[in-house]
Amino acid sequence: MTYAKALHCLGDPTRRRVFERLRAGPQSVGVLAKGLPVSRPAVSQHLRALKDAGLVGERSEGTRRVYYIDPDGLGPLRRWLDRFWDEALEAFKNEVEKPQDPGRRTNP
Amino acid sequence: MTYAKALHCLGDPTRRRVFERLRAGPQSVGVLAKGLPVSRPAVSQHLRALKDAGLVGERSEGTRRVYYIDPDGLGPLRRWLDRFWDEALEAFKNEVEKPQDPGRRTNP
DNA sequence: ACAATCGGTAAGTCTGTGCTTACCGTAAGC
DNA sequence: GCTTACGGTAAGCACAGACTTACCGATTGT
Repeated sequence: MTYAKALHCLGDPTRRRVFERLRAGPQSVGVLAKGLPVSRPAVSQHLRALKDAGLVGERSEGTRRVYYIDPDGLGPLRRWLDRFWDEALEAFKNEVEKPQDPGRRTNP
Repeated sequence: MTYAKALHCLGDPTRRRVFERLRAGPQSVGVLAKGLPVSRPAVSQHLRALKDAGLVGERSEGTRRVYYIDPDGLGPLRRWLDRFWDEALEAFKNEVEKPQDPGRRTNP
């Protein structure tokens, strides 16, 4: 069920930008916020959400906090997507392969 | 950029339930709504959003409209995720492989 | 033609939440 | 010990958007 949190998190544009920015490598909150059109507290709150979703990790370096992408964080979402993809394709294939179900009534 | 729409769409729990329900196969709006805790117009609106995001398709069967999962709809999201996954892993690896950058100053 | 079903749309409400300012704790440098 | 930088948290505001009811058009069957 943890993929739901990930989806909800990445659904927000700003939060997604924060996340994508971290792709370049670990960064502190201040640096992160300076490159975004929102205030530092906003970024801080987004980072908290991302952390709750397991998408990012955090470590202290002196007075600053460095956030980084958790390499396992996207795992659940990826697996969900893959399973969904497969099942949807199969359902789609089945749908095409039974063009005329004998018992079916379109317009009785 | 179309992955953004998909993420935003699937970020909403109800919309995700609608989408997941379609995984079983094409269904009409009424049937779809009967299995959910929200009204039919709500489902209709969610379906519209899903359609705008390219996640579902729609066809008319007499007076009812049957919605189905667009097998290509998740493509962009999947590709984005895969690329992201790879880049994040690489960045993570690079980070581990340079434990002591000579020019780096942690505490000057 | 009429009645009934299905479903999209409009209008309005209300909760969730993204953002800001202000404040405070903590760690580092003088 | 004092000052400064960094960043998390609280309180409050404002807007997006999820949901409902009411209405209407379209299609089907008698």
